[in-house]
Amino acid sequence: MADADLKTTGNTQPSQLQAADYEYLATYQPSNYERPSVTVDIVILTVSDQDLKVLLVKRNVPPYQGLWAVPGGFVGMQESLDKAARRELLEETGVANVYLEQLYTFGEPGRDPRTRVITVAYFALVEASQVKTLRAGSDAGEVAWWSIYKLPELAFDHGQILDYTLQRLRGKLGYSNIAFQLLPEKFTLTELQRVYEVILGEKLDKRNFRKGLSIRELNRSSESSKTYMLEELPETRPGGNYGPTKLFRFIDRVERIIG
Amino acid sequence: MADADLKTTGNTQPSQLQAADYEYLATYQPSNYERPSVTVDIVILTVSDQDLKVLLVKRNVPPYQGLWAVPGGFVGMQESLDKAARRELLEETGVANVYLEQLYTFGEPGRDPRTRVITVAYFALVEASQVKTLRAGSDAGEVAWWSIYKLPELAFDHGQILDYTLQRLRGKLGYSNIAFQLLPEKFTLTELQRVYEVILGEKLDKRNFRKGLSIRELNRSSESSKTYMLEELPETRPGGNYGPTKLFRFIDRVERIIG
DNA sequence: GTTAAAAGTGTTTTGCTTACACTCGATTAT
DNA sequence: ATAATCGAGTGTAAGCAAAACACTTTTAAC
Repeated sequence: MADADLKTTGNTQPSQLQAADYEYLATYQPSNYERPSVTVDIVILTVSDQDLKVLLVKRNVPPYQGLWAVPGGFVGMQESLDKAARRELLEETGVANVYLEQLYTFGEPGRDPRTRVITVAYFALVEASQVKTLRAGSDAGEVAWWSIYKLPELAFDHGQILDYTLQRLRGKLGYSNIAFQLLPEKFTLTELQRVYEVILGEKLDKRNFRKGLSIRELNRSSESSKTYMLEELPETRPGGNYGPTKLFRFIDRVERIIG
Repeated sequence: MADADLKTTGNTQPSQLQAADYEYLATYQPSNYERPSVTVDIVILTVSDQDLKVLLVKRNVPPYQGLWAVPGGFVGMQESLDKAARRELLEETGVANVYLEQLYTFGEPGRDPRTRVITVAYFALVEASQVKTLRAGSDAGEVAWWSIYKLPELAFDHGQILDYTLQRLRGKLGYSNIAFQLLPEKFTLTELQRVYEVILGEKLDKRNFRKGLSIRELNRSSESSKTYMLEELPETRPGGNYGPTKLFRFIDRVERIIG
C-alpha cells in the first residue's frame, strides 16, 4: 500500500490560472450547442402530528396540471446549486438557516415532457414551528404538507425523488445527528424518540433508545472532559394529566447549515 | 405515526399525460433563457500494485493546460446522465458493464473559468485486467493511472471530487459488497483483504477479516438454505515459493450494472 | 382517594468485535 | 537432502454493544 495513514487527498481547487489560460479565455466564446435546463427541486421535510411530512405544491399549469409536485425552480447563471436550493426553500416556506443536503441528480431525457430538464434534488429538514407562511410559486396553486407515507399522485419523477429521500434519511439516522434538525431548541426525550420512530417507520424501545444517547446530566457536571451530545436543562415541561418531563438541548448546534 | 410498517412510498413516474398537457405541449417553445453547460466527470478507480489508482488525463488545452483532470464530457441532449457516464467510461478505457454510481453534482459558478459548467460526478470501479487500452479524448494528451494517495496537481475542482469519492467508497465498504467490483471472477482471500486495506488505508487482521465473510465451503454443501456471499472453488492457485492458495468466487454477481 | 396517562429507570442475555501466535506446505539455496 | 524462507491457514478468550423485558412515580381529572 502506498501510504497507510493517509485519510483523504486533501486537494483543493487551484486558484491560479496559467498564462496560456488567459490567452485562451480572451478568445473563448460560449458555444452554440444546445444545452439542457437545470433546476433544483427541494424535498422539504418536517415532523408534526407524529408523522413525517413533505411540502408539496399543486401544479396549476401543464404539464401534470392538477398533480402535486416537490417545489423547485431554475438555477440562476451566477448562482451555486446550494444557493439556488436555499432560495427556493426561502421562497416556499420563509425559512432560512436550516439543514439542507444535496440528494441526487435526476436527468432522464423525457422526465419533463416539455424539454430536457436535469434536476438536482435537495432535501431540507425544518422544524414545524419555524414555518409560518406557505407561499406558492408562480406555476403552483395550493401548498400543503403531506404525510410521506400517504402521498397524492405526483408529477414528473417526484415519487422516485421522495423514495430516494426517505432512503437517505433513514440511512443517515444511524450515524449522524440529523434528527435534531427536526426538533426545536428544547425538547423531551420522548419527542426525540418519536422523530426516530416516524422516520424509521417502527417503534423503538424506550430504555434502549435512551441508553444510546450521551447525556450531560444536571448535577454531576464534574466530568467536563467527555464530549456529550445532549444536555439536560434545569427546566421541565408540565405534562398534561401526568407528571412533568425533563427538557433537553442538543449541545453542538453548529453544522446546521451547508453551502 | 401514520403507518408503522410502510417502508418506502413506492411511487413511480405517471406514464400518462393529461389532455391539457397535450394542448400545452403543442404550443410550447423552449425559452431563450441562458442555460449552464452540463457535463459528467468519471472517477475511474482500480486496485493494482497494492494501491488504489485513479485514471487521469493530462489537459493539452486551456484552461488548466498541463494539469491532470478526471475524464469527462458533455451530456447529450437525448442522453441520460448514466448513459453519458458510461459512454465516457467506454471512450477512455474500453470497458463496459462495470460498476458505476453517481457521486455528487458540483456546480459552483466559477469552477470552470470559461463559462458556467455544472458537472455530475460519477465513480466507476474496474478490474485492472479489464482495461486494455487507455485512449485520450480530444482535449487530453496523456492518460495514466495515479495513486489516489499521491496525486499530481489537478485541474478545476477535481481534487475535491476525488476527496469525495474516497469518502463515499470507504463508507460503502462497510455495508455493501462493492469491493468485489475491483477483483476478477476468481480471487484469493488475501487479495480481497488487500482491496479493503488499500481503500481504508489501514492494515486489517487476517483472522478477523475472514470471520466477517460468509463463505459456502466446498465439502459441507448440505445447508443450502443459508445465503452466502462467497463460494470456495475446487481450484487452487500455486503460490510462488510457498503453498497453494484457495480460490473463491463472489456468488451474487448481479447488480454489477446500473443505468 | 381512586383512576388514568405518560415519564422514568436496570439487569440479564446474546451476539459481535477485537486482540493475539503458531503450524503447514512448497520452493529455493546450500 | 536438509535447512531456510515465505505466505496460507486456523481458534480462543475478553470486552463491549445490542436486545429483550416490567414496574414505580408523578400529576390531573373525576
